[in-house]
Amino acid sequence: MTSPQTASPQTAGAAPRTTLTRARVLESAVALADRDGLGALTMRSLAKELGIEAMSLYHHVANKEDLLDGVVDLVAAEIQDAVAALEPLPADAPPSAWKPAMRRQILTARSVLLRHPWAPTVLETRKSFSLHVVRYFDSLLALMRRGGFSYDLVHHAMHALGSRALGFSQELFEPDGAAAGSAAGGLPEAGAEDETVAMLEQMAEQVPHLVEMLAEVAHEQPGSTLGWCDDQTEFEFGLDLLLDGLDRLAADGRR
Amino acid sequence: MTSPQTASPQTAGAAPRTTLTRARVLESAVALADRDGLGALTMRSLAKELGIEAMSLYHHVANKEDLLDGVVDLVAAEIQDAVAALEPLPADAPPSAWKPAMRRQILTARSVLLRHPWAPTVLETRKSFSLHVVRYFDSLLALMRRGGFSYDLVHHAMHALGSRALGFSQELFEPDGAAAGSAAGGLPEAGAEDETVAMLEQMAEQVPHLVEMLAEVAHEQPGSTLGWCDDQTEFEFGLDLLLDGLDRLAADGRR
DNA sequence: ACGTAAGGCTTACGCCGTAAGTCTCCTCCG
DNA sequence: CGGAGGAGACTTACGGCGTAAGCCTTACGT
Repeated sequence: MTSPQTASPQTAGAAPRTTLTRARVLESAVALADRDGLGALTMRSLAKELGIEAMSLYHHVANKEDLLDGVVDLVAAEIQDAVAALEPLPADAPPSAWKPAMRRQILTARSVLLRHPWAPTVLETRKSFSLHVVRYFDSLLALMRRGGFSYDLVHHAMHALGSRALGFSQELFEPDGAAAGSAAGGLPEAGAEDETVAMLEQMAEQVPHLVEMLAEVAHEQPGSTLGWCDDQTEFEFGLDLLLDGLDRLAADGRR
Repeated sequence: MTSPQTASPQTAGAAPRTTLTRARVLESAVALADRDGLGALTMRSLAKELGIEAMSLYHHVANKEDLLDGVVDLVAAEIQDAVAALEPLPADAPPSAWKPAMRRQILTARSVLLRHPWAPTVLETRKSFSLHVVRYFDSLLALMRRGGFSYDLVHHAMHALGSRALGFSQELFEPDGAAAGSAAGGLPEAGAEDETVAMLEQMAEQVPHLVEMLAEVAHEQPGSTLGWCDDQTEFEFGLDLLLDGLDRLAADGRR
């Protein structure tokens, strides 16, 4: 793997070291977190794991946030691989096939996350989604579209499922914080959100359904550019979905 | 509020300072987190807020974890107060009244949490629930029981609602981590879990439904003392509840 | 009146992330 | 083939964190 094979005996002539790449750093970080927990993942301990000094890591990651971004992306890629290995829906499947297919994808994602129990926590703290995560979401949207969902319903559905869609049960879309913070505003504000928009548009072909949904949902709500949805409405939608379902089960019991 | 009213002029004769109590420390911590965010809540900054030195805080809280425990408890108490202010269910309400009543409680809890956006994050990291949180849960259980739920269904329901029951959308019961860790075991193991059991039994009269539910659910699952439930089963239960509900909505659209 | 302990303060330690600077090769170009 | 340049390691150091350990004052109970 070294560029030429002159392994550079160095002073003492230790192993070639394979020169260390960002990929190797991220893989080590995942392994370390898997083994010793998220708390054990520090720049110093990761460096020790790799046999280098802490500061050397900064040649491959910008800072710790970037490291965590990369680590999440790696796990998301693992999920995507697992999902891609499933049999695809046959082209002539009926609309109702969306449900078992989606169930399978979500449980597959979950099986991967069970190997990285710390990942949800990290995922939650990211400011923007990794490409792999977004693509995975897009595949779920595609399934719902085939089930005959309007984009509006798809949108509510993603909120209701929340992070369950990724195989665990924490909320990905920020719980309340940021939305509450910018609730007063409403217009562009030219901040990091614009970058998000630009990024999304740029990967339009990679995540067609997502982009289309955003376009549709965005312009039917007057005040919101990407703020982006009414958290209260979404919360109540998901809540009612659950309460209604539970009530049905309870009513069966009462009968 | 000082024991006698001799306000102790001290050396320079500043304000009486009301002597500082655990309650005042916790209230300040909540205020600080509300104002500057969770990241700004450090022992040093909290001390500065109170006009004392960091180490002095340790006379009122055991350590930072204990501080956070207390802060969560304070927020939970605020939720309980808000819920208690709602009109109680009339004694002759029909079973079906559980649903709107529960909805109201949950949305009330949410309205409190919107004032403390950092609280869910902290709540999630607690090792055990505060008394106020547990009592709030018990009140939800009580409503479901009046709706004719079996304890088994109540149990599934709490998992499915997850932290939505507290007004936000993150999972309270640990996502996967601890359960996966002790999956191999199964029997008592005489660790912190025993303390939890003892504590729960001790407050049996404060949270009757919860205790009863635990008793019932526990002995019908062979391998688990308080490990405590099959996460996979609960995950699938909640997932199916949502998928079924969504499918119903989508089918309406298709029609 | 005095012992005592509650509740402040000071100092110091070992972690953390990371800014800044240095040294040592490898690679590429003339 | 020789020297420039840069990539990628290392060293040192800083400020912030939680908190262990110890000191000093003050107020209260006896």
